[in-house]
Amino acid sequence: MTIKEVSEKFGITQDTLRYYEKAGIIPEIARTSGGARNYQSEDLEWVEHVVCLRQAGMPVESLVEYLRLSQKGDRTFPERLELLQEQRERLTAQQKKLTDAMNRLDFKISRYQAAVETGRLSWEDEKVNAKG
Amino acid sequence: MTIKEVSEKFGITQDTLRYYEKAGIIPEIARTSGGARNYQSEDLEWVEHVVCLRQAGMPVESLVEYLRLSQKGDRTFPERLELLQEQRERLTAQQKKLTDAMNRLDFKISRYQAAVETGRLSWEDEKVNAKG
DNA sequence: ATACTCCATGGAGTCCACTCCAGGTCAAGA
DNA sequence: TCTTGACCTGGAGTGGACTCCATGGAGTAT
Repeated sequence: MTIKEVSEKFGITQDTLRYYEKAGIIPEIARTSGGARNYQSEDLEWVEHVVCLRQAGMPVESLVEYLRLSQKGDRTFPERLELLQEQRERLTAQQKKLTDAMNRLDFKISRYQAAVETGRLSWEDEKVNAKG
Repeated sequence: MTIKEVSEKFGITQDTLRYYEKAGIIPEIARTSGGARNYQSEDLEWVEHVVCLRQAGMPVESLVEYLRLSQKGDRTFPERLELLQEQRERLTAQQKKLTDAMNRLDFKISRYQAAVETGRLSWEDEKVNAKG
């Protein structure tokens, strides 16, 4: 598969694909006789993985070690497992922040909805007067 | 409340607080006679809000308009409501990416756990051979 | 042979969100 | 009065993650 096809398949630019490779979060891609990258299905799995985790906000740096360990062979299973569990914890933490923020927005939204309907904000009578 | 106290209360630096003010996502803070910032409880509500949303990954730019509208008075309720709903949708989208990534990690983790226990990866026999 | 498109590389540039710094003011305490 | 510590400003610097660019090679169609 060409770099163009892969970039379209995953909705990222060719530059980003080359950057991921140089950064070491996807493997070095085999080349055609002419020197063009020729992605194998195994490579696509890696691309899918990093795109997925990057979109969730996982730092590039956190993904480097995983590729490195994977290429060091089977004896790195325990380390890889630990790494994945660490990454999962990061995401769990992020998820909490996300739901906190959503709860905050929901609360404000519900008040604004009432305000827009009744023409006045429900907390205008309150002592605490932090507008917004 | 001094900038130091506020920074400690919310776990962000004083520089960040000044930056947020200059960026226009918290209001301009009143000063003491000597020129030092003197945060009021209303300001603290704003700080709490932006810290919460920033931690969830909401871009600074997306927060600017909300303060601006809030300072333009009550007739901006509908616009503010719309803005909050937009922000909520952003977070919902981000939440999906997060759960996608977590599912992916969970799947890999469960396979690695089995692998570490049994000494071999469960997908070694499979045709698809994307290691990792 | 020429044109066209795709791809390669190294390196510079961009954007975001801080973060740091120099140089100065201000208030309180020894 | 002198020192100390917190605070101020404007502006430069940083780190992460791309993104863009100039230049040049390869493959295909006319």
